Amino acid sequence: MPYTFSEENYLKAIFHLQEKEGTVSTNALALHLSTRPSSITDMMKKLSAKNLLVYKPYYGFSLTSEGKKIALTVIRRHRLWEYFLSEKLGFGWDEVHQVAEELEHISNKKLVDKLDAYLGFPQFDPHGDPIPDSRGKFAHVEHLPLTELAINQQAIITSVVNQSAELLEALNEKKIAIGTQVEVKKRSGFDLSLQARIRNRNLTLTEQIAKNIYVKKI
Amino acid sequence: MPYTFSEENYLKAIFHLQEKEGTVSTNALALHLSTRPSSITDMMKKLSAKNLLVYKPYYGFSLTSEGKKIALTVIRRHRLWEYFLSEKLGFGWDEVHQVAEELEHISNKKLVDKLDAYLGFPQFDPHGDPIPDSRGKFAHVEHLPLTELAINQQAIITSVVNQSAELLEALNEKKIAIGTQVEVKKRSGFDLSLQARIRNRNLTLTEQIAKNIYVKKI
DNA sequence: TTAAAAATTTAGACGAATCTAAATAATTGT
DNA sequence: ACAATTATTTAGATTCGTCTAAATTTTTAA
Repeated sequence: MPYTFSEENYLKAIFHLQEKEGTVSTNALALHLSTRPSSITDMMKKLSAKNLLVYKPYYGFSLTSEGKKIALTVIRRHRLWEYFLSEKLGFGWDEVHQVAEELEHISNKKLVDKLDAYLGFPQFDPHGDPIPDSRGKFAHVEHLPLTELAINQQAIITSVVNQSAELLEALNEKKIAIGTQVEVKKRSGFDLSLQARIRNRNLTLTEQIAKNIYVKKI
Repeated sequence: MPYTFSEENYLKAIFHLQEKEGTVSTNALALHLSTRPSSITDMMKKLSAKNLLVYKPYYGFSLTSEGKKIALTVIRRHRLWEYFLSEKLGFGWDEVHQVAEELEHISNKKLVDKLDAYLGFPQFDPHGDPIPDSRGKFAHVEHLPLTELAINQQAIITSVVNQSAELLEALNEKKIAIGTQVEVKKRSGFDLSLQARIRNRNLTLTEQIAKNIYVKKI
């Protein structure tokens, strides 16, 4: 019942990749975790022996429901701490991810649930990602990448799906945050960059930036 | 510059034993840390190689100023988190120690300093122990064990120097807390237990309990 | 359809932190 | 002062998580 930091990190990473890419390969996971593929194989054996994932050599792996459950509790802790850091301690949204990477491994359930209550049971972390509740359930917001928003359609930014400090700083500079209203005025056929109207000003957003921004039509 | 959880735990334990007993032996440290003496020897070699303590085989060891500095930052983190858990999350004082044992190893300095500011730079943790500031300095309260308080001398409880949940629960039952006013009415010559007047009621305190309670005369 | 490339796994090693059992040093009591 | 006891250290092993290099399997492309 107690899992190591490493095990938790692997489970969390697999969960995220499974969500985003649908499938999880040894190489992709190694890249994501900055380890070597052979380390992945080693850990897959360990986790499958513990029935946290199903692993067939050369054929990939996928979390069992127990594995998913653990991944979700780690993600819950991570996002609750991010919210705490941002809301209570005044950290910037570009800083919280890094610190939460450490805090997320403190597994005391009472701590996490009391923190949740103290924060007022927040539903979303500072990047707009949903925070699972103590049963692992979380709010689902239908949202689409800014790259797919129709021209002249009003929308608000619901989340940014990339925790890199570089991206978040770039967005800070442009005064783009969760909840900011946005409208796409034009999309370039050449480089896929787009002209957006934000806070009554016209901005150019490169495709690389836009595809990390998710919005909800209003 | 980054120390492992283990290294931090050893340094902290040595610091505490050095304070309390003056001297630190391999066996005492092993007992304190619930490890085997041979593990202590191993770690002493490692820490002295890093210049965190001076170690001479068979002659004991003592922290260098760098070792003390690190121990104090760990203690600072521990007590700040204890204060947070008690003050903000509503944990009982008999529960905070355990949880803080995990939180204390998160070493991000900005986190700790922001937490400190958020809490209003508290000077004492829930057990009355002083919290070192970011430079390692802490308030010093002259206090004495309740076992040495003069008869009929009014005093207030300043700290409890034993984090065991059992002791703290016993004190909870008797409604004894930091800040509680106390007066010793009688001391038994037979078992060293004492009759104390607390909150206008007479209580019997065993020597085992009394020696863990520190007070300040008023 | 098969040879080259890419992905994955295996084999063997290493550092960290611990342990047990044996050896050695220090202390104590007579 | 020295034998017995106690404290400490050494030797050697184990588990965890990682690595490199080599082997193997799968995929791809000519």
